[in-house]
Amino acid sequence: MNAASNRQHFRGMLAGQRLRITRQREAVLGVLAEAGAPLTVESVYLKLRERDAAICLSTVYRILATLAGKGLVTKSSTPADHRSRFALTTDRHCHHLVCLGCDRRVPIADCPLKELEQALHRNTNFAISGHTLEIYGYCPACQETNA
Amino acid sequence: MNAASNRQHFRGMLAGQRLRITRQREAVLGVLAEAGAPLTVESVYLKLRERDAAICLSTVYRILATLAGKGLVTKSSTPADHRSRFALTTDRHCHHLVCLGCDRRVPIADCPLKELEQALHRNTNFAISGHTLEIYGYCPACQETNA
DNA sequence: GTAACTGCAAACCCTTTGCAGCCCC
DNA sequence: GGGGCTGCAAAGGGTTTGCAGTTAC
Repeated sequence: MNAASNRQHFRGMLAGQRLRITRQREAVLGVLAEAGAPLTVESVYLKLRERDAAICLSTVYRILATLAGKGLVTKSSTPADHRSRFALTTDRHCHHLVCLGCDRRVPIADCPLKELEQALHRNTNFAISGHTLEIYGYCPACQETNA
Repeated sequence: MNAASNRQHFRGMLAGQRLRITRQREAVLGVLAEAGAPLTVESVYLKLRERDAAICLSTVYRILATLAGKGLVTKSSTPADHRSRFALTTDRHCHHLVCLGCDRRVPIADCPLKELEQALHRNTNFAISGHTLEIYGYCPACQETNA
């Protein structure tokens, strides 16, 4: 997808949720689209500053909270790191294998929890709305470094 | 287990890790033992105050950090809540079904991830050190309240 | 024009830390 | 007695908020 069509896509996403199209919101969506993986609020902010986008950190927070509320981005949090991370919401539900050394993230193809959730609903009558799953460890490169 | 034997047990846990036995540490262990589920630092602190135990919040933080370092308690963090929680370390590895309405936590018997972790290790050569899994939704009572 | 949005700075919550005094060993 | 532990208060990091000015519609 090129820059121009990306931009059209972002505008459609915002308009579809009755959100105003602002330079800042487009820029945040652009950074998340390029990243592909969940980013901390601070790194979104820093990437924007690198590309000379004038924006305030609290605005990044507000934009991400708004977009998360509309479901356009998804918030996640890592153990061993108290900062929130955000990524564009994808249709595909997916988890990550996270390296505790270098923060590299490898997507995991399947979600093994659908059956478990159905069983839990039957057993407990909870209305299950979601789950978090993250597997962490050290990638081959970081294992060598720390050895 | 009655109060006296609990107390003996706590002393053994502390001494076994070469930690000094203090009134505050015994009290923190007592609160966690009664709770059974992971507690926030603040709720540990409040429960101690309720029972007239003179203790400072930062001491609770320090005690829990120390005990977690020795493996006597286990730290966990919930999505949708940036606060850490602590529970007595149990032999049994276990996850929870959490109610987003009232914070009630129901333990889930099995961990469905052992096989997945082994497969991931084979495929990626990551040294896998752990995972987080939490399933959330609304318990029957909260479903009625919000209906 | 007007409501939504942004920038700025201050406030907020959770957590950590420096230091002086206390208490377990 | 001495070092580990605690209380207190202040600082730290991430996040939220009040308000005035700006901008999209």
